[in-house]
Amino acid sequence: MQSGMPASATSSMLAPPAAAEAADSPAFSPLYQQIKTLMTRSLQQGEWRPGEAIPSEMDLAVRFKVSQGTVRKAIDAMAADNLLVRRQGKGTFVATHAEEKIQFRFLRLMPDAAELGGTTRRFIDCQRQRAPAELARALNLKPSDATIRVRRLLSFRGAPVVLDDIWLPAQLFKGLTAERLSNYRGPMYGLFETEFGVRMIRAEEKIRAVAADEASAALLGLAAGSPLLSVERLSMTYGDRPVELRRGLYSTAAHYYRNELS
Amino acid sequence: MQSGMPASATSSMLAPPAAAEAADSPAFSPLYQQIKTLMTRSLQQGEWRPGEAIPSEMDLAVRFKVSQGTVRKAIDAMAADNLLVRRQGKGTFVATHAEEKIQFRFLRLMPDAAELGGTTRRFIDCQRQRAPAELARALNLKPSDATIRVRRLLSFRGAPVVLDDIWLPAQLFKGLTAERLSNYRGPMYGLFETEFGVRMIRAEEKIRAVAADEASAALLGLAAGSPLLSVERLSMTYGDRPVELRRGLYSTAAHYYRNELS
DNA sequence: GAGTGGTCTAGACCACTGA
DNA sequence: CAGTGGTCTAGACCACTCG
Repeated sequence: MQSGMPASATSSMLAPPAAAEAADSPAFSPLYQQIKTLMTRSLQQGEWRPGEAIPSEMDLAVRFKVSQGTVRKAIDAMAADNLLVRRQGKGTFVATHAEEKIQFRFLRLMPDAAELGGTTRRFIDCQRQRAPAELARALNLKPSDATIRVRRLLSFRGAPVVLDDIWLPAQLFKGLTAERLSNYRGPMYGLFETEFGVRMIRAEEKIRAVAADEASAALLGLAAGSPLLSVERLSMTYGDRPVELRRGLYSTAAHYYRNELS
Repeated sequence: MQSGMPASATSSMLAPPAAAEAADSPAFSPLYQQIKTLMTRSLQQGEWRPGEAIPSEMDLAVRFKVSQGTVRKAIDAMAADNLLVRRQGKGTFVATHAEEKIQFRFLRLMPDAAELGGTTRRFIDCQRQRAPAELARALNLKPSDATIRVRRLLSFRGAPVVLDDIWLPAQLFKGLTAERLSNYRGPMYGLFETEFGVRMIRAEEKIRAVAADEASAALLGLAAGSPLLSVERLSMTYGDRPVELRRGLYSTAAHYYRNELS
């Protein structure tokens, strides 16, 4: 990270940015990109913990031996990825799910009318089980690996709206029980972060319309066969490593899934 | 936009950035933000047209009497908004729907398996009608204003998958007919752009699960009552002005709506 | 080789926060 | 007030595209 030869520091300290490139590709990586990689590693290794402030731009510039502007560009990129949060006059902080005002960063369901009551969660089930083949593939597990399956019901204003089935690698979530889930105040991903050190960065959802089966309909207080939104979510932690598969059934009688296109 | 007093150019040439602020708010707006507003106006007024290159950063810096870095920051922001597209070594271009390789910028439906055949469109209907109250509200029209209603069916590999109902303000789309829609090659928003000068910038979607009614089911080749994705889209042009309301019914038997969370 | 966007630096000053 | 992030400048050099 020596200055003086600014843009020519080509992958000296850095693995090629993404998928292995063709052999003839120079794989040029700008300095700020390398800084970003190093800083992401600091996040991943817990040097800076969720909610805490990271060192100031000046300090980081000294540490990495680059100009403040270059650090700034790295931080900008990480803030755009929702890894960091900048607050003018205060500092730059590690993003966290634990203190999010809006628990709706990942749950995109909105009420048709203004909501009055609050959210209640009921954990129906929390079991260990071997990973079925399809699940093992999605989470990059061996078929012999154990998983934890959580089933829960979310209600708004007392009315059940979301039925979630959640699968987690048991190895990462040792000791997760329905009781711990119930006792925790705040979003589930906040618990994952503080108790298990697993931070969700990004997720992909596949959305379909399905007919409610008997059991799901009963839990959601609907007639069997009612149309439901099926939301299959694969959540990734650092390095795009998948660590959660979730299948939600959303009742969209009084709510809708909100999405923004641009 | 005088240099020498860089960050103190407080709303001298610029209306307050968003909703009118409380009277005591200074409404400070940085230079690059003002440049962005001016450049957006140039886009809106057609000085730079979709697909064309805009002037180089240096030229713009001279024109606006700021440094290249400030212009760069304005362009960066506009590229993040998908208004412009940067191409290293070539220039910066006005984004366009007309030449998009991926027609799937706004249609987020993906096939479960690799798709073999192509997309076919069938325009079922294209009629003028008065705006119903709810529609008038959504599109900011007077109840007496005329609208055009287009109904079309999208098929992949010959199988019908998407049934769209599209409402447009007649005033903006004078002379739009089913025939013109049918004859146009490429995405619908490309036609809107080249033929009517209406560019879609952004959209909001509300997604629900519904049961297919008789008519929709017949068109989609499904049994009445089959679960369908209902996707209600409000599309905005420059200045966040709503100019299209669309309601799509998606058959999700062999496709899913893809979304990315971060 | 000329022209474009992309990166990096160094230094100045501004806006915001909190002690 | 000191310390933080935010803006702006000026200048250098690099990577890419195309004639």
